[in-house]
Amino acid sequence: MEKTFDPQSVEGKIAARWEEAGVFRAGRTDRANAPAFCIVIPPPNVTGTLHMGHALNNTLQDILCRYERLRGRDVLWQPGMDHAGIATQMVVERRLAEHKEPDRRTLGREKFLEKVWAWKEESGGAILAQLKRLGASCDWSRERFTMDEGLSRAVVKVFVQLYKEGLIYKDKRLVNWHPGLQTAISDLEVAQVETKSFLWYFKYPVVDEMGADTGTFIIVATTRPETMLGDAAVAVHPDDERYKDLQGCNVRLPLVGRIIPIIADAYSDPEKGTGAVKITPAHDFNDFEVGRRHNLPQINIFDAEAKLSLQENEDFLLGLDDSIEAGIVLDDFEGLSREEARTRIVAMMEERGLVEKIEPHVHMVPHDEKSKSVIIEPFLTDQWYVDAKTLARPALAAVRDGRTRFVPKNWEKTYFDWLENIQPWCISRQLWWGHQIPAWYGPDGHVFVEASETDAEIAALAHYGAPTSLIRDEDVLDTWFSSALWPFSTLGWPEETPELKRYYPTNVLVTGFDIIFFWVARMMMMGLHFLGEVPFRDVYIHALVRDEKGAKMSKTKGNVIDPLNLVEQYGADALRFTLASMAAPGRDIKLSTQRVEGYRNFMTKLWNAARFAEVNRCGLKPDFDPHKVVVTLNQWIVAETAQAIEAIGTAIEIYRFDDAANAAYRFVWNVFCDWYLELAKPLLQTREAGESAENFVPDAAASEETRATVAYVLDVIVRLLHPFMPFVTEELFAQSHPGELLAAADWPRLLGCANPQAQAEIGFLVALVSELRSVRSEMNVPASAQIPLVVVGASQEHIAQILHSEETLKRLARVSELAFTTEAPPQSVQIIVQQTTFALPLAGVIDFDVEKRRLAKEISKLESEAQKIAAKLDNADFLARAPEEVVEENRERREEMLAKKEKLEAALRRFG
RNA sequence: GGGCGCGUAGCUCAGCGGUAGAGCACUGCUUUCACACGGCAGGGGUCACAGGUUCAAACCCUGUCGCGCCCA
Repeated sequence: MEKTFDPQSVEGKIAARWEEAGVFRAGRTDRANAPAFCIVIPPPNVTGTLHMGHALNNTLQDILCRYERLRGRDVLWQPGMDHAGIATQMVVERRLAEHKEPDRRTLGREKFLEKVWAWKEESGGAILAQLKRLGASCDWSRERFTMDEGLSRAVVKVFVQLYKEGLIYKDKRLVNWHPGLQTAISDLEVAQVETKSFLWYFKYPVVDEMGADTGTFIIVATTRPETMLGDAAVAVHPDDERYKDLQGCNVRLPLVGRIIPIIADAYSDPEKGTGAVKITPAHDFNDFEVGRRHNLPQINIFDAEAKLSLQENEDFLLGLDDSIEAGIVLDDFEGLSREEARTRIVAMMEERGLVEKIEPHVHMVPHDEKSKSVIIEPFLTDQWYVDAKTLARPALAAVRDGRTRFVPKNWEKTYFDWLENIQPWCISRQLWWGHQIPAWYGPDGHVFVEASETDAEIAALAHYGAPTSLIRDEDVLDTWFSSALWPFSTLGWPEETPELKRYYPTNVLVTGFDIIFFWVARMMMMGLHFLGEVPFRDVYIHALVRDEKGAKMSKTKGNVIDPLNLVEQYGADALRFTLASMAAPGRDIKLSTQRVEGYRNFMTKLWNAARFAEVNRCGLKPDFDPHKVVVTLNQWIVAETAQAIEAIGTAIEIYRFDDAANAAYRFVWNVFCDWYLELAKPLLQTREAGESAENFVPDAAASEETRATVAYVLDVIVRLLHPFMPFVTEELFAQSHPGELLAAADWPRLLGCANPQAQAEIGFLVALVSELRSVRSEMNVPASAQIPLVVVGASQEHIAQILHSEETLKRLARVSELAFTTEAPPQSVQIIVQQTTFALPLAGVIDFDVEKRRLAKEISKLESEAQKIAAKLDNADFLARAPEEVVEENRERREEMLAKKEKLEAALRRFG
């Protein structure tokens, strides 16, 4: 074996072996009767590349899947991607521009979609290859894409059914409009960005019933002067005494000339601005509601690019007289951007003396979530909506009554809050890439929602009584509409497939909290509605991987660490282990490469333990029974191994990946390597030619058993670590099981191996060696010096144990010879281990003043500890109220400390 | 403004009623035949602060300060 494991050269080969053997395939015939375990991957974007969040997310899923596969379950980890409507369309449009090809509109819909598919085949889905490099054990043969035929069928069926159930409808409402892309976007794709701006105070002239100026003004404060062209009212709070008299009066909207009312509505906040606020129902979500309450007109002053559009704008022109001002506005403002319009309007208002004041003001402005550069415009359009409120009810109930469980539990609060306040879900997008809405319109605008054009024509025939030509709705559906079906559409729904039957509901969805709204809630709604059953039993919410300041990693911020760089540098196993060990619930991960390096070292440690086993010819024995080992050391490690198996398995099952990883780490390094292998060395050692046989060659049976035990425990370790470090463990497994694959092997089982006696004996030995090393170091005994050890007045048990491990003790503590007495030799350094005194006769070697100081320090430490305990034990309340075992424990500790202290004091006295 | 969470060793973080922990970094010793990506030993903490509950608080409660995230 090489001195270190080289991930670079091995990972690819191992991945290929997994792939060839098809070990990740669900539905293995030998597991037909095994319980199923299923996870659907949260589908990454087809445009996406692997970032740290994916690395964490998929590492955790892979740990679960590999663990359950080893445990014998029939595992389906369903991979795939979503089509990312907006992102993909943008990518392809950008590429067309870069290659100086005709743009989308010139190409036309059909040709453009061909380009998108071509792009998808060629460069889409890079992320899946990257997941494979991480070792993700998905069933790659079942890869799905939201635009696949089957999944598209599911989308159509869901749309049609929800429409017929009245849960999908068309409505004219305000949406978040992206003027650049000219499409509606979800409110989840809008980021409110704090922006420094101004509050403009405009004077609106109050008019009488005849429309003549009264000479008074009402002053409104606004953050968006340009929308005043679409004002439909001025609102004041009903209880606001300042404006009591003006309620019900009208004002003449400056520049436009429209007569609009002063209305009373509690939306107006008397504390803000002047307490009077202009109402623009077509360009503000709150104003929209106010407008509905007061039956105000909705005057949309922008076009799809958010440029002023007033000429031929019926809503705007309605009721306007031919005032000169309106004429200027109509002609000069046409086509102005929002920013230009703002400047012009403020200037015109100032010219007319209608600006009271302008104050600096910080407020939130809606931006597009991805680029954070485009300002989103609330825009009045016809769109398709899902009645999310109705679908949310069962989704809420399912979590409330525990059919689906959040881990950690507190995330359910986020889920509840969102679903309880859910708004109608706008699902139509003015894009071409996506599932085109299955709705057809007749000449009179009557809509037919059917699964196919033929069905729509049949419906039209019935409706009109004659064949009628129909036009299909051009819009496509929100990508999340299809992602919401993912847990069952990928399993073949709407067909009643065996997979659907076997794997739905899935066991767990693993995702980040930022996705609770996007996926979890919507998958819950759709799963419950269409299958009558939750899509997953557990929702494990993991941390976000952040940068060192705790900010989200993002491309625009440039603070991303590329996981693949780390994979190249340290290996996929090291990265995976790092992420797992840091996946503690409730805290975000701040990743440091040092940590990854540390786990790379761990991998090397494991590798070298295996190398040690190889050098010492520790081969697996087929008939080896860990329950039957007779050497104490072996009994001990078997007991420890059983504990480790238990601890790691349990931790994975309760999603404590950090505990599982850390338990494995400690067991391998601090138990197996640091102690077991070191203690086993004398037992493994064979006599070199010419070397004295005396005391040195262990008996052959013990040696044989130890070899077998080393091999056995190492084999267990490799299995235990496999979910975390699949590559290095697979490579090590290949050495002991040629031709087999660890990924398809079994999780270790080891029960009934507790051995208190062996654990006590090895515990004593470990404590003794540690103490001896410690005192040697403190006394500056040269590391290479072999010194005699005198055991003073030990119990029969301790004497037996010491003799039992004599060689080991000599080796690990560098002891030259052992002696047993009842009296400590003069001029010796003394330590107390489990009530037995050990003396190192070091006269002439060490400085006794140092020893005296050491003893004094130790004594005073014991004294203060003992005092603390004494204070407790002297407290009547403590004795009366603390549990008996706690009291007893403290008594014992005090006794031990006092006894030890006495012995040390005796040792100190001997130095005079 | 509402919600969630965090302040524990120089750094990154576990622990969440009963003897303060890990990894990394640091210091000393160590190239002894698995591993220097190693071994051995060691230093380092009024567990943010102030009250309270309790026989007992890093841990539970209240408040304060600081920090982060989500939603408005």
